[in-house]
Amino acid sequence: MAEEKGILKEAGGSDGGGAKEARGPGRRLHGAIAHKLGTAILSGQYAPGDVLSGEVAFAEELEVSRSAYREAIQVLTAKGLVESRPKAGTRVLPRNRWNLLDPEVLAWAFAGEPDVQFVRDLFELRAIVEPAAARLAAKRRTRDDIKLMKDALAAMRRHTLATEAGRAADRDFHNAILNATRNDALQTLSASIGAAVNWTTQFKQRARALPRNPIPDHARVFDAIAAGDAEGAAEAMGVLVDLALEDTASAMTR
Amino acid sequence: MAEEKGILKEAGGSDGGGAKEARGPGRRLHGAIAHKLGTAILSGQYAPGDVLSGEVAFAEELEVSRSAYREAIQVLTAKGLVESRPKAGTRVLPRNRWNLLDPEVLAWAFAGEPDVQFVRDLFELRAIVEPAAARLAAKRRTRDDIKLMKDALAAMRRHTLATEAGRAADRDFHNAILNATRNDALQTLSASIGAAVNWTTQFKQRARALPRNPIPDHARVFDAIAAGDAEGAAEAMGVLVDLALEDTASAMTR
DNA sequence: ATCTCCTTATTACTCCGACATATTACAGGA
DNA sequence: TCCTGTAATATGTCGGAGTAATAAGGAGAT
Repeated sequence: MAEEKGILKEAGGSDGGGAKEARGPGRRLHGAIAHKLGTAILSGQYAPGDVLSGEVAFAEELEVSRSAYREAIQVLTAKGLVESRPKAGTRVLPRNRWNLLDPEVLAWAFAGEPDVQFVRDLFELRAIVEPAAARLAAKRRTRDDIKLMKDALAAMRRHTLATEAGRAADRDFHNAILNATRNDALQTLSASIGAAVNWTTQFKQRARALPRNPIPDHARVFDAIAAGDAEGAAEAMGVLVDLALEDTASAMTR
Repeated sequence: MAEEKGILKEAGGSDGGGAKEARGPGRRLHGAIAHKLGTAILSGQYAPGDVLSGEVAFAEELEVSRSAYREAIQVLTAKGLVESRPKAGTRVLPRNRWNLLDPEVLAWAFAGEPDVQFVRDLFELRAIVEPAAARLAAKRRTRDDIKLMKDALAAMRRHTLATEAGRAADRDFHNAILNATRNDALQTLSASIGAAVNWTTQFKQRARALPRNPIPDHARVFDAIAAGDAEGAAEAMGVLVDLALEDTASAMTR
């Protein structure tokens, strides 16, 4: 308890260039606090119903000002993780109040060891949304959409999923499809699902070098969408998600 | 510009009990500011790329402290609506960065006259997610789930959708289905979709008294889920969403 | 004339200390 | 036992001061 301090700010102090804490440029202090608390909550370190220490006490423990701490709490509140009330304190909300599809919350969930069941839930959502999105994309895609998908696919071929560039291309591909639906709500999901795909892909790579060549699956989806074959696109995407789930599941249970 | 002030706090000042502003008990000041700015952004009053006035200026204009204003900005930042950087100021992000499925953002979107296209997008999402959810619910529902649905259905029969109690029962029914899927990601969508259903239902009621008796549709879905008929549940839910879209569309275009 | 590097001004960021407000918890009385 | 009023406490709000980061503009070199 008493030695939990100094995580956010310089711990040692005199080492010249080693500022490798959670605070880079572009990462504000309150963002770092929110990240710390967010991962702590998502990892189960604070359970729903738990009451956090008072503002003054907690801010002092973290060695930050009350303002910075409060702003971090506002972020968590905005994402449905906690709720603050005068006199009652700040308590962690039940899990069904959490905005699990918020990209940042998703990142926090995957910061530690991710819950297997939750990964399955995300794939179930992908299996529902992405085939339907592919169906719509096949109907509504423009020439520009097709070009974006083609470029992303080519980039996936060049790099592999083992590289960050390859994963970025993978995300671009899925994003291009969801954007082609011309549906803002689906595009919002795109960011969340894209993040999930990214994390799970990393896990796949962590386990074994290259579980399966993902290009053919993606190419089938692309061909169907480019051809305007709605049902074919939906089916191909369904296969793609199923295979991805299979690979990820085998990578996580070993 | 100069006369935009005094909206958040007491305007007159001497009226004894008339505090009917956007600040009830349980609604903090920074929440009210976030609401005000959020609705302004969602309604297009601030376009993506616009830069807000500086902290000091804007806080002064709103007649609130900088702390409260900053905490409100953190909320908007957490929902992807704005981004703040030193020297550059706080600017509204492009629409594809907005967390449109965040319940609060959704509420802001429906605070004014909602965009017709966006409502169509939401129904398209419902048409994708809810039938699939009904399919899963039919497979996984427990006796408790069935009881919750049955109770909600009964409540819908007693009250009508014209009453708040009736709409709450409608939400409970859909929530019960999504909870029965035992999928946390889908349950998170539940909150968003539930909110959307709520707002659109209000619009339906606004137009004509009772466009259609919704009970038979809901009852069909319930029967199929209770019987464990996955495909039947999916199909019945598809019909329900289609009819709801039809009613809402005709109510909005008149 | 174009580009690079550096200086500078502006803006958000962080901190501090004080007071106001809301809500829980407890004590007292019916 | 239940209700009512009171007091304690944690969050909420405020104002100001100082720091750090960054975009813009200017000096210098190519």
